[in-house]
Order: sequence, then structure tokens, then C-alpha cells
Amino acid sequence: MDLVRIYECLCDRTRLRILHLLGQGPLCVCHFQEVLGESQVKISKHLAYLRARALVETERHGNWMIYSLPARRAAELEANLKCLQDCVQGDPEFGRDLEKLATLDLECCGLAEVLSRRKARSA
Amino acid sequence: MDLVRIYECLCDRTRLRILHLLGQGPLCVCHFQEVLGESQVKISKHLAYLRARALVETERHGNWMIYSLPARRAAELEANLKCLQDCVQGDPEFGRDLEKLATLDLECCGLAEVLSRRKARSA
DNA sequence: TGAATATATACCGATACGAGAATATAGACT
DNA sequence: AGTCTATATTCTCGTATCGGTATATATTCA
Repeated sequence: MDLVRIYECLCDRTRLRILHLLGQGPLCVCHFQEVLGESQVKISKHLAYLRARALVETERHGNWMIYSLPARRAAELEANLKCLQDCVQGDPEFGRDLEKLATLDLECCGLAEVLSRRKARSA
Repeated sequence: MDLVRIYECLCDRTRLRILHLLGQGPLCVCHFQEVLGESQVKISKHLAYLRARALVETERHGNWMIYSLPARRAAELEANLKCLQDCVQGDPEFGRDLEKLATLDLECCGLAEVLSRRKARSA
């Protein structure tokens, strides 16, 4: 996995916020829109950017697209995701994102079903 | 220190190689040219880029410019420099850079004198 | 003073990015 | 079939980046 490609993904604040949220677990597009308060297009394009560089994976569930961090991650990616989570500690905006995420109904898109199916597959 | 600014510095391979080398200690421009085998302009511009974002510091010594990592570093910078050094382990190009650096005469620009003056100042 | 050396800057062209507006697609439901 | 909802893509514009060529600056040395 190319280090430079990873860093390219990290040099936009919206993408950092997305990756930070994904540290909590899989989410669908509407969650990002809601938490970050950004337009659908903007979110969707940043997700496409991350996906094209394999920093996130997707799974369709009906109308919804579930995004998650890759199940298996190259060492460089793992290290940088960890570093990101550390660096972001104490930044109020990232903190608020987590708080806002906690208030959301994650089940709007049937997340639980996707996760249980996923668990079954990997077993 | 803005995280995004840091990541912007990290998304070019030449700059990664420069920062990696600086992990060994202060160096002057001619060392980078020699080790990386890149043109003077290219090196100089990447160093200017890093300097503008405070990822490196400079000190003039006669005709030479000595570049080093900042003496005092924000936590985010420190964490990412550490992460970079880890991620780069095992990449042959970065390894060769270190080997090549070891063969150079670092004293071409009077580095030792600068370092001893610097130590005296901080004491 | 002038010449030589080390480094920096200005300018140019090609390419990529970021954001918004408009439009397209895919799946669910009737 | 058509409609609705969630998400993706296309187009366009302004701006940043990267690399090269040419030129400028700063310092030393004679």
C-alpha cells in the first residue's frame, strides 16, 4: 500500500472527520451528512475518493451504502489510522462529531442486520 | 499546529525522503541533492514547502543552509514523524537513502561547527 | 571591487483538487 | 410500468501542486 496515497487521503479535513467517525464502526452516507452537516455531494465525493484509494470499503444494503474501514489493513494504514485517532484527541470539532454521532439513530439504514450478516460470513 | 497542513507535507515522496533523512540529524541542501539524486531546484522547492509549514527549521552557515526538524515539535507533528519512520521501515528506497547518507562527507558544509554552536546556545 | 559557490525565487505548462449545480443510477415499493 | 429515496457521477470554475528552465540572492574569497 502506497504511503503517499494514504497521506493524500488525509489532507482534507472532511475526510479526516469521516475516517475518525469510521473508527467507531461502519456507517452509511446519511450518517455522515447528518453528523458533519455537509452536503450530500460533498460527502459522497469524499467517500468515493477514499474508496478509490482503498481506505474504506462499501457494502450495499437496499437503498443504503454502508461504509467501513477495511477489514484487513496494511500496516501503514493501520499505523496512520491509529495516529490520526491520537492526534485528533482534544480537537473540539472531532469531539463534537462523536457526540453528535451518539445521538443518531444508526438503524435508519438497517445497520444491525448488515453487521450480523457480516459476522456470520466471517465465522 | 494544523493536522491537514502536516499531511499535505507528507503527500509527496521526495518530501517523505527528506523528512526521513532529517530523522538522522541536521543536513544541508547539498546532502539531499546527493542522496536523493534530484535536481537542486526540486530539492530547494520541497524544502521551502516544508519550511513554510514549519516542518523544518533552517540555519545559515556561510554559503550553506542547514535544515533540521524543529527543536520543539507539536504533539501531532511528533506523532506523525514517528509514524513515518515506522512505516518506512522495509521500503528499499528509504533504506538505500540511509546507506547513501552514511557514505557522505557531512562536513562539506561545516555541520559539526553549527551543531556545537547550537549545543552551546541551548546549554 | 568582481568572481565563484550554494541556495532561492519567478515563471510556465500540465495536472489534480475542492466545491457547487445539475443530472444520473440503483434499488424498494405500489 | 412509474415513483420515491439514497447515493453517485458529470460538468465547470477557481486554485494548488509539481516539475522544469531561467534567473536572482547571499555569502565567501581574491
